[in-house]
Amino acid sequence: MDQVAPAAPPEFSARQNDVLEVALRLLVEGGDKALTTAGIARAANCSKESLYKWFGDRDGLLAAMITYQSSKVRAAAGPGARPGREAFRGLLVTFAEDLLTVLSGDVSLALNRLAIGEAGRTEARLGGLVLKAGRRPIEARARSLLEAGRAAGHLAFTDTGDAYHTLYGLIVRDLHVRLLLGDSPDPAERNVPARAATAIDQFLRLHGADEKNAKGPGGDTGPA
Amino acid sequence: MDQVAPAAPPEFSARQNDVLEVALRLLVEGGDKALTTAGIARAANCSKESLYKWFGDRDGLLAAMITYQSSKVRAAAGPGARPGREAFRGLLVTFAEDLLTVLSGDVSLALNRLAIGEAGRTEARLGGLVLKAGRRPIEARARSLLEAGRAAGHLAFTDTGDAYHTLYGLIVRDLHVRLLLGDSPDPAERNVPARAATAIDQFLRLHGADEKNAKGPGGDTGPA
DNA sequence: CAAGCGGTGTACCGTACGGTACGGTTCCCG
DNA sequence: CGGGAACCGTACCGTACGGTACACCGCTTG
Repeated sequence: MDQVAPAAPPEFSARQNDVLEVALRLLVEGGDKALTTAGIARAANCSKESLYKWFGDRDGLLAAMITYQSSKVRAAAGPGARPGREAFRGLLVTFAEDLLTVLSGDVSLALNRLAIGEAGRTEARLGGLVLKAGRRPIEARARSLLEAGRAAGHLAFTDTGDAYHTLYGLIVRDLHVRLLLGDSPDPAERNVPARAATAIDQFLRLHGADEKNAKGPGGDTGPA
Repeated sequence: MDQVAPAAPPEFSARQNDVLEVALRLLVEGGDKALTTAGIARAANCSKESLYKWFGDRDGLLAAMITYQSSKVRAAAGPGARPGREAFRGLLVTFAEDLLTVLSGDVSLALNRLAIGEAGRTEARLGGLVLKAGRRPIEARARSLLEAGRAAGHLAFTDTGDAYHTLYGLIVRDLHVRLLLGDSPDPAERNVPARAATAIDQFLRLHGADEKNAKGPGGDTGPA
């Protein structure tokens, strides 16, 4: 199923990167309706023929935009050594801040809107691409962070994926969907550091292993 | 007739409801690309002229679909009297199950995809309509539920909206966005009752007022 | 210098959609 | 019974988009 591009490195030339940048700008400014091949060619001073030569078709161009953007937002690496408790909490807060910042970004929102709008139709691969190129790296970073925290004795959980989803929910809540729908959240919700700190506090109250929580997190119901 | 809409009563005739039903089916089956006026007219055995007479233009039709669908999913009313602790927990679990069920529904996903895809363009009102007609009633139900729980001494929180957002995040996590992107969650995440129960357990560990949590929830950082 | 390659700009084609107009039919109401 | 309103089915129009073809240009390279 994923034999589409098994070993094709999605590396683009500088010229193509420029074109992708222009396309992203157009998408952010005008939505998917403004993202026409003619419009991109005009704004990027290139020919439509070059667009099709480079990216195949419109969907290939869209996919290239996603991979290009996600390559720019490569998540920072995980922790090297075993951090202390406060340092580990700081790592979690940093992750939360990064997550909120990325998800609130104009380009991220525009690309997610594009992929979501395209999903639901038969054979829409943009959604899967966003999932794979955009979200999986973030999840991988969080998972390694969580497991490092558990190994260092700061966290208690059984299923890493479950803990990650809980962390994600506490950080993001319904903010992402509301932003995708065009809502303008109140200023308190825009305060990324405060929101991140609160979310991590809550997460540590659920899965922290330091204080009295050591008895058992109780966060898992094993339905199988 | 049972609920008096503030400004414009979005009441449609039975025939128009049938048309909206067909349109929703087309949208669910084929995505927004399959939702053409000609297609709706053909599938609903009506004329395009009637569509425009009834709904104005395509956007009016889309808006009618949203209000029609949300009117069908009117959230159940809140609790009447002061429930006991276990009964209140049951109310929370029921709310969580309803929320997960609604958000995972085909029609809800399709309409959210439509509105999200349309958002980002200048003057896109569908997103705001989904927010208003679809999410606000759910939030209102949750808020009244939360405040009833606090009044009954089962919950401790200062800001209702904040508590609601935490509850929402614990219940929904990133499931909604993943579904919107076309992801197929693993079967464990499809187990609505188990997920709801876990989420409510976690929420009560953060905001429950019964046991040792009575000392202080600590869930609020007041930045201002 | 000449050949060739990659790229630009533009013109072009087919298609598909939103929206409108029109003839024919049904059904209600006076 | 007759008039008219609502509506269906379809044909039609303008537009705009994806995708292709082509002529021209500049730069590299032998």
